[in-house]
Formats: sequence, C-alpha cells, structure tokens
Amino acid sequence: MAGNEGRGRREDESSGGRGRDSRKAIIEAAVASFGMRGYYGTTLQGIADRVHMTKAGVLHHVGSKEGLLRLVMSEIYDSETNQVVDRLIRGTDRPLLAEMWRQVVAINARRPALVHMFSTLSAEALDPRHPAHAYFEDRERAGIDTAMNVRWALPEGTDLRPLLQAGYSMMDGIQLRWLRTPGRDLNRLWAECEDVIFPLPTWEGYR
Amino acid sequence: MAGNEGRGRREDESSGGRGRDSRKAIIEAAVASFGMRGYYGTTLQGIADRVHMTKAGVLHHVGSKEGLLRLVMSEIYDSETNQVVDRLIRGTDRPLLAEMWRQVVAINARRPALVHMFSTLSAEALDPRHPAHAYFEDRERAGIDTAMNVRWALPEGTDLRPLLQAGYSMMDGIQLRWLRTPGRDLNRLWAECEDVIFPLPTWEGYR
DNA sequence: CCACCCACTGACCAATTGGTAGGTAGACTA
DNA sequence: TAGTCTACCTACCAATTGGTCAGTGGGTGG
Repeated sequence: MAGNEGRGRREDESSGGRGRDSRKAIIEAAVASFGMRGYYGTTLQGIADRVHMTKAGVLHHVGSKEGLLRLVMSEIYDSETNQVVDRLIRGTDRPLLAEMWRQVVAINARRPALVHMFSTLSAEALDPRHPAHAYFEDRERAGIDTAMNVRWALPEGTDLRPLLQAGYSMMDGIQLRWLRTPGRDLNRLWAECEDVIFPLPTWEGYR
Repeated sequence: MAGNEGRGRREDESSGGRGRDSRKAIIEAAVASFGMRGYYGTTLQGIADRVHMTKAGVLHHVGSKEGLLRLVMSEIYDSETNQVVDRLIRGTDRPLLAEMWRQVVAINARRPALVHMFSTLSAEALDPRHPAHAYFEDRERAGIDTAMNVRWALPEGTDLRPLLQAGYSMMDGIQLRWLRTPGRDLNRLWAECEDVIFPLPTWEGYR
C-alpha cells in the first residue's frame, strides 16, 4: 500500500519520484471509485480525498474527469492478459483454449478491484454516449477475432465461434458472482465452469 | 414486495388515471437512467425531464432517490420470470433445465432496458454500501436455491450446482454482449450457448 | 546565485445536486 | 357548498459538481 519508489534519484523523465507515486495512487483510487460508483457517479473530490490531495491537485495530473478515465483504461487490464495470451499462442503449436482461459482467470483472481471496475464500466458503457463505449466494443471484437485466428487443439467438429462467445460470457458472469461473495476462489469457480463447458467424454485430452 | 405504503387507503385501485400514468412513466425513465448512468449517476432532474415534470413532482411520487430505486426494483423484473419458472416447475414432473433457461431468456429478450439496468446495478452493487447490494445477494442465492430443489430431468451423474452457476453466469454474460451489439437476437445467441453447455452426445433427450 | 520546472494548494466560478415548504388547480365526497 | 384528497408547481436551501487561475515551496541545472 504505502508505495515507496527508491529509484527516484536517477534523472530523466522516465522516472520522477513523488509524481510517479501520486499517479499510481490516483489510478488505484480511480479504479476503486469507478467500480463502486460508475463513471458518472465518480467524483474528483472523492478521488482527491482518497489520495490526500485537493481536487485541483488531481486535475493537475489527469487534466479532466475524462482524462482520468482514459488514464486508467489505457494503463491497465488488457496489457497483462494480452501478454500471457500472446506467449501461449506463439509458444505452442496447438494451444489449448482451456489453458488460455485458465491463465486469464488466474490473472484476474489477483486483481479484484480491476475486475470490479471493468464489470461496472462495461455495463454502464452499453450506452453509446458513454466515454468508454467504443473501448468495450473494440475489446469484445478483438478478443473474439484473435482467438478465431489461432489453431487451437479442438475435438473434431467443434464450432469455435459459439464456444468463444459462451466461454467469455461465462467468464464475465462468474467473475461478478465471485466478487459478490467474498472468500470464494475464482480459480476454483472457473474450474467448475470448465467441467461444464468442456465435458469430459468429448474433451478428453483437449483440456 | 409490500404492496402500497399504507397511507393510500383508497378503495378504488385505479385512482386518478393521470397519477398511474405518471408512475409508470417515472419507472420507465428510471429504468433507462439507472441502466445508462448507474444509481449514483442518476439524477432526479434527469428523470423529471424525461417525464416532463419537475424534480418536486417526481419526489412527490417516489419520496426520495432511494425510494425511486426501491419502487423500480420491487415493481419489476423477477416477478415475471418467477411466474414462468413456477409454472414450469409445478406443471411438469421432470422439467428440463434448458427449457427454464429458454423461457427466462425469451422474456428478457423483450425488455432490453430492464436487462441493461440490472446489468449495471448488479455490478455497481457489488459494493456492500450500495442500496441494492442486499437485493442482488438474495437474488443470486434464491435463484440457485430454488433450482436446487427441483427434480430436473438430467443425465446421470450430473453435478447440478456447478451447472447452475455456469448457466446463470453465461446468461448474464451473453445478455451484456447482446446489448452491446444491437440487432442480434438474444434467443439465437442463447441457443448457441446451449449447444455448448448441453453438448449433444450426453444431453440427447434432456434438452 | 538565479531561472525554471514540478507538484500542489486556496480561492473562486456557474451549474447542479437531493430535498423541503408552501401553495394551487381540479376531482371527488358529504 | 364546504372539505378533503391527489397531483402537481414555484421558490428555496446548503452542499457539491467539474473546472480555472494565480500562486507557492522545493528541487535542479547552469
């Protein structure tokens, strides 16, 4: 929590001491607030309070409320999972779909606040006027498209697209349920879902 | 749940057609606003504008912002699906799980605004301080519990609870995707999910 | 030493927030 | 005809909204 970054000594814009810490704190606070109150319900004053700063101080870093959203959205979330997915896809000749989902879930299990934020925003942003609407549209398409272009190890006759739709939908849903009842383990919950989506007679050896 | 709030001891139910219309309009506007902006982002003024009324006029009907939420939540959603589900459960000796979900989905396909609202609120309400938090907690538990006490027609060896978790999760997720891309048919999307969750070798005759 | 940046503050802005008080017009009842 | 009820409205409230502006204090480079 109490972030300390020892490397402030070194020069150049790549690392600035206090500023970097503040930005990190602001992002963290924004993730929590966007998750709990949504974009429209989030207040610059609320963020400022959490990071012990003034509204104006926060504004100095993010420019505007929309700037805050952009900062949070760009800095986070997909980059981490994309990396893992890329490594799996490129490193294996016939990767397992189940394995990819397992890895994504494992990552999300370690960052509930972020998952919360993305759940809230993705529902709020169904409205085309929402500042994050386009992002979520692209995100859904990109997720399906990349997966469609991979040569997964699949049982014969599997229809890939509906499987992806179903799997990703299930992931969104199970994450919500996970967050609603604290104490449960997301990886375990997902493992149960796997048994349903990849039932054993057919998927023996493919998961 | 509770009918009226005691004060209106009118013997005539259809009192003041104007008032009834207004209430309906307010509920409709609130559903849209809660869906697009969340609870905290929703404004009484915004509701008032949509129904061509003053803030004070809206307040006269709903009492407070929380009252508006309560009104909307109680009047709507679960009652309709519960009815259908009850009829299926009581009317059939060994009902099909797939059939219940099909019917629920068919109902939701006809009320996207309501589905939008419930998606947004259920994410926002993960925060225990949210005024609708308890509602969604109960709702999840109730959904699973009732279904657990039904003698479904199932293939031998089926583990019911994970199946329910998976199915309901998938439903939540697929509805989000449905709303994100207008023009798609929810029933068709769900049918594709069914093929995944009830794969044919095993589920022949059970769906 | 000075100039310059950077993170940040305090004061201020018009607009908007949820909510209250008190009133009015019209429909129904006694 | 008077009295009561619902369904509103106008006017108002203190608090809060996102955002601007002019600083200020500390650090760094020259």
